[in-house]
Amino acid sequence: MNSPSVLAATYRAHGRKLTPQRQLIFSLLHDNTSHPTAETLFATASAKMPGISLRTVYQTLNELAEMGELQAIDLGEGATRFDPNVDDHHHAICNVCGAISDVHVDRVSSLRPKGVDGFSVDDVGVVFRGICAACEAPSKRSPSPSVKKSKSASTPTTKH
Amino acid sequence: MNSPSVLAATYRAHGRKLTPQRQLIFSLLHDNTSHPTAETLFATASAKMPGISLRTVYQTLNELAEMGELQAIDLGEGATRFDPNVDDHHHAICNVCGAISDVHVDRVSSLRPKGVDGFSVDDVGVVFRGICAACEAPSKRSPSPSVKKSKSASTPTTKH
DNA sequence: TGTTAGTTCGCAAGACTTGCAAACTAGGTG
DNA sequence: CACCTAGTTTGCAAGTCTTGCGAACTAACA
Repeated sequence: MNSPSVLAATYRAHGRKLTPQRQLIFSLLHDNTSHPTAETLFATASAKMPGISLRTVYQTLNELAEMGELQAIDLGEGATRFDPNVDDHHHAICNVCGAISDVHVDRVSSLRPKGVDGFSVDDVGVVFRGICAACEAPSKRSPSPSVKKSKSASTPTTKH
Repeated sequence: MNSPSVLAATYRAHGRKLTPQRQLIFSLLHDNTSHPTAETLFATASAKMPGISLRTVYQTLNELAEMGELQAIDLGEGATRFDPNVDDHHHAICNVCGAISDVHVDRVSSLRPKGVDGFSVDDVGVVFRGICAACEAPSKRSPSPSVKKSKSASTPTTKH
């Protein structure tokens, strides 16, 4: 995702206004690698701007996604997650803590779907599921509730 | 997914009863490659057994998924889709008609996530998005509504 | 045939999003 | 700098998908 200042220009170029709410959301997303949900972002935004509406957060996220500044990803856990990283990348999800990490994968473009004739591929997405280093280590930090299709799961924290 | 008769045995082995509703659902899923949603399956089931409850369809699908006889897949279009094919495979989704096809992909197991240290991979999923052969051909069949995050999208039909 | 643990069913409720209409404001104008 | 207006923000209602719950029902076994 572009920097807040660039986004400001982009917004104006699109005939959109630069409101304090939007600016706040831009800044909260910048360099954010936690793959937040709208709700999570709303919580953070509320702390800095009491009164901001969840509706506005949803709206702004959708706008950004529409403009290609943000990637909306749905891992089937109920809520959509937003990723400011729009570079070509994939995801690794920890089955224990639910953390989602951006990862790069080699040779993805050479993968071909076998079993469908004449399917022209536009995009390929790879998702790794497993256990992250932090949860692998049988020591510190409670392995919080196993991540399931459970709605309202614990807020995943992208650890390194 | 196993055949209805095998499932019957599996159910009994799990201390579960073999009801007509379950048997119907088993048969509707057998060799079904349309990746139906619970709602879609409910519609089909209702035709053969008026009165069957959507609640029961959901319940049975969840049981089957729990027992590993069925794979629940969520492509972020609102409803979960169920895939009786539990072999190692991936999916190709048409951006035009929404059809989901099972596909095989070579060398998937050799893919490695770069950017996360110590992440132990349990499972790798690949999703291809593009245009299927039928929609590619600029001729027959209406390219129905472009598939978006739209809830209640047209019922995808896996064409060949 | 009787018993009972496991099921079905319908409805209410919960989670996540979006539609809507009224009140508000960023940004350009004179 | 006050004024205007198209674009925004908000809160709430509503919509979609799925699950919890309790009452009525039934498969499976003695």
